[in-house]
Amino acid sequence: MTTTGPGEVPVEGGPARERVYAWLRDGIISGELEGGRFLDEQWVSGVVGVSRTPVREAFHRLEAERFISLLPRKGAQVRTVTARELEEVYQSRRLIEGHAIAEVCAARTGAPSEMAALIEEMGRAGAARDWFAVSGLDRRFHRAIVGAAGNTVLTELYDTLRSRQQRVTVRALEARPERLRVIDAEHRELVAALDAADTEEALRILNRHLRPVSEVVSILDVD
Amino acid sequence: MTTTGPGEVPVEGGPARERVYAWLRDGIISGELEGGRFLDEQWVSGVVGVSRTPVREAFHRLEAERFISLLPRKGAQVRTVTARELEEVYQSRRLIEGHAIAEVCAARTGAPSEMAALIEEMGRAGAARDWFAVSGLDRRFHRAIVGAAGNTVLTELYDTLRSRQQRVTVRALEARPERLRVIDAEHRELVAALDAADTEEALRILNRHLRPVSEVVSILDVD
DNA sequence: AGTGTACTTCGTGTATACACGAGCTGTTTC
DNA sequence: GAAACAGCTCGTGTATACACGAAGTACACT
Repeated sequence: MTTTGPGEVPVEGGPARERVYAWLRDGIISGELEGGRFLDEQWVSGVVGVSRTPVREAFHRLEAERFISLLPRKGAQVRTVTARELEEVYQSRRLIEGHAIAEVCAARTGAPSEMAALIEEMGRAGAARDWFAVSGLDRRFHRAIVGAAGNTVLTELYDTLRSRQQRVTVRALEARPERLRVIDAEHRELVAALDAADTEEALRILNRHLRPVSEVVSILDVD
Repeated sequence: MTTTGPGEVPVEGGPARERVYAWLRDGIISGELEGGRFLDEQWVSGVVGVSRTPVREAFHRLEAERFISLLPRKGAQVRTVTARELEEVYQSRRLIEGHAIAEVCAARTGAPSEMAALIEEMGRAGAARDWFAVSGLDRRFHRAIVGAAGNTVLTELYDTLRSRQQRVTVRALEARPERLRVIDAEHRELVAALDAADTEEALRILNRHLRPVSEVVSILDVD
């Protein structure tokens, strides 16, 4: 093997393009495929054990989800998340999640039961220092809020937003694992405020929760 | 030819997959490829004059943009826009465009100059009864507002939203061409309010402008 | 006549082969 | 010695060939 890539190849059956897609996506999120790196179709097809065709399909899907850039006649490059892009993602999250919170509180349905379970699971994953799992659960937690608003189009939109951010979350947790305690506490506060249908309080908590962008940027010095 | 598809094949040079993508996308937006219809890889490759490979790539891109559904081992089907989805798209638009308007008014930069030009161009396209062009220009007009807020991530998100809606716009214009006068007037009012940095007024106009969802639904009886 | 089964057909899913262009390297020339 | 050009190499872009599975159909059996 010339270069080192993501760990063991998950042989999990299923369509070849799914295997390639999942392998590349997880590799990028976990950081094993670092930003700026060029991905070679032949190399990927050789490592995963499929032909170039499903690799190309995975590339296009990853490009649509902004994980990589496809340069014509040049190849695929893992995108780097810039500080500016991160700031914009957080701003967009505040807009969409804030809207969802207002909707949920207005409907007085309380926080979806799923959220409490996700908090517990996140605690366990955090204890195991499995930051990849933690970031995935955090993503599901926030998606649950947006999903509770009942607008599936907006939920899908929100989801594409998060896939851009997840790898940053993993890095931030690796660098500052102690922040997980704060995140956990804020998640619980948020559920309580949603159950109480207290819009103002829930929005306050959200903005506090999504505030530490500049901190994240300084930790990781992305761009 | 067994079945009828979009009009003449634009031979415009460039990558084969781009040709296929543009041909299919325009066919769907303009309505020549109606919702629910199954698309056959071989048929498309035969009509456009390329092999199946670029057709498959175009299919995947169109699926990511929600123009078609890719059913495993079944093929590609042109998505139908349901009334519920349309309602959700409009709600999402109100959220994002409303945010952008607030930002633009707060920055007091006035409406981007591009918008006035687009209004004029739209008038000309409307006089020519070119509804496809009108819908594209309307899309650019609204994107200009979102773009003026300066959040490129949010702008991209908004754009994927509009591609879902554009074909509905074309149908609505075909059914009620006289509404173009109202749309034109509201666009001018919106620009004026943005130039005056009058947030409240601009939001009022926006909500009026994006209100007639139920009307659109009843005209087209989508689902 | 109705139902079950096997065959055939068709289309996607994957692999492989070919074409083309960009970039690099070695040589040649000023 | 430096720059320009030619040839080569490598990787993407596209085409084609093969594999597999699902659905429809026809025939046989009950």
